[in-house]
Amino acid sequence: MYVTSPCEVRPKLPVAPLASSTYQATETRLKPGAYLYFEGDEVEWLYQVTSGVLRLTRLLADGRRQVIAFGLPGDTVGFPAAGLHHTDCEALTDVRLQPFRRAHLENGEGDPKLHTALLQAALREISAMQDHFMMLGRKSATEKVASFLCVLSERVGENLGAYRQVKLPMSRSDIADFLGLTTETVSRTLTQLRKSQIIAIDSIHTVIIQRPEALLNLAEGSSD
Amino acid sequence: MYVTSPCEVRPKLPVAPLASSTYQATETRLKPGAYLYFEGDEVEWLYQVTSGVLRLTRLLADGRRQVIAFGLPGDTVGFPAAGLHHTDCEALTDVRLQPFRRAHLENGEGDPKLHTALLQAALREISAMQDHFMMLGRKSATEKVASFLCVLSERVGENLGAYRQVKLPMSRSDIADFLGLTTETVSRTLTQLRKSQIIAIDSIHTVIIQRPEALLNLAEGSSD
DNA sequence: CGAGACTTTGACAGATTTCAACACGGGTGG
DNA sequence: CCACCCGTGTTGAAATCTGTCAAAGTCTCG
Repeated sequence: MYVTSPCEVRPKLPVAPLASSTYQATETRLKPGAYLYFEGDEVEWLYQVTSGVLRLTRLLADGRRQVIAFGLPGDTVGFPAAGLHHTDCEALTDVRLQPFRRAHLENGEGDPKLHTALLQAALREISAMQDHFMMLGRKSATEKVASFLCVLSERVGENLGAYRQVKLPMSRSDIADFLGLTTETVSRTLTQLRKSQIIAIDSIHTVIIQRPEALLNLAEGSSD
Repeated sequence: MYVTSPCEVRPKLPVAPLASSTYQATETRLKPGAYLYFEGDEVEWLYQVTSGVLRLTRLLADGRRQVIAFGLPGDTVGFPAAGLHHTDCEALTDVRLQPFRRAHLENGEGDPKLHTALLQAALREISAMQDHFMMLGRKSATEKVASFLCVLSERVGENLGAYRQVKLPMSRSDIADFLGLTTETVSRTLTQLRKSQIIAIDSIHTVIIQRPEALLNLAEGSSD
């Protein structure tokens, strides 16, 4: 998951499997805190998230960290570059995954449908990452946090009466490292959204969106 | 071109054509200021840059701009998402391009070698963009500008006696919009590098790197 | 040569980070 | 069962970096 412009949120599809399960290996499961792979590992499998949330991170020599992406249901993770993984990947919740052999992406032999589906997933990834550049490079802290909540709401939010409830399985510092902020700024921004009655913070890891249109406005930078 | 960690600069290859010219359409040429495609255009061709520099940009509704990437010799641009271009692409210099039909990427029929080469280019793109996230999200202005110069030096620098000369065909605001800064900050940072004798500014569009190791240190955040 | 765009520089403002203290909450062990 | 503890999150104050606004300088192109 990347932070893409809310305006181009695509129609919500049910999590579309890349291919019928006939051809695939059996489902993989992970417990919270378990790593799926590490940076530098040889890529043998790609994975489509069936349920749960993954966190993809990359480290700088001096310890600075960037959360590259969160893997939400429907996302595909593990694209190789030069045959290797270029991020660490950890489960934040119980996660179910559908593995696909790397070979299905890199040489379509055997299953052209699956090959195409994986390729299209890679191309979607490129486009989504381009959106995310815009966010990292040009948005304010408030816009970033609001955008983040909007995307999460779209992707994994649940209706709760008139409102929408979003679970945040990641820590504040995960969010900060994803958005290019500090934990303090993320915390302050959430507080501010709460005080504006745009969201309510039900528990540390549960946010209720009370005024989605206001949140969307903030995400798009319509001033205050 | 993205700003990738200097430490993982790969061995310098001569600009490798993706495939022998036998199969391809003839070379395309662009003049400075000419657009190769616009956001929203249907993708018919991908292009590998043979010589010159392209600029890929995306606009936010309120006019804020992000330069997504610069297309340097060897780079491949124009990857489709849902069949469409997701950036504008303009030539900054005289540019020569090798076009490849989109179909060669999306269904390898006809030329499996080329299909694989384009796919690998897309996968490299994903990895390089992940590096760029780190840069946008976690680096200071000085680190960004220094990293930018390092990568340009690697990719398109020329030896000039003991030093290395880098042409900057893009404007300061292009650099700013690429790095997530303002033109003023880019300008100030370059001035500061000049005053530290790390670079010399030969002309607005030509920088001479006098102390590459110092520049690399700055890029990696070794304090000062 | 002149006009306009781009770049540089300066002063100032403001957003975000930094540093520090405190609050909260879940888990453990007594 | 309760108290304690430690990691995580929140809040505050000060510092700093970068952005903003304004003006002067420079280059390019007609």
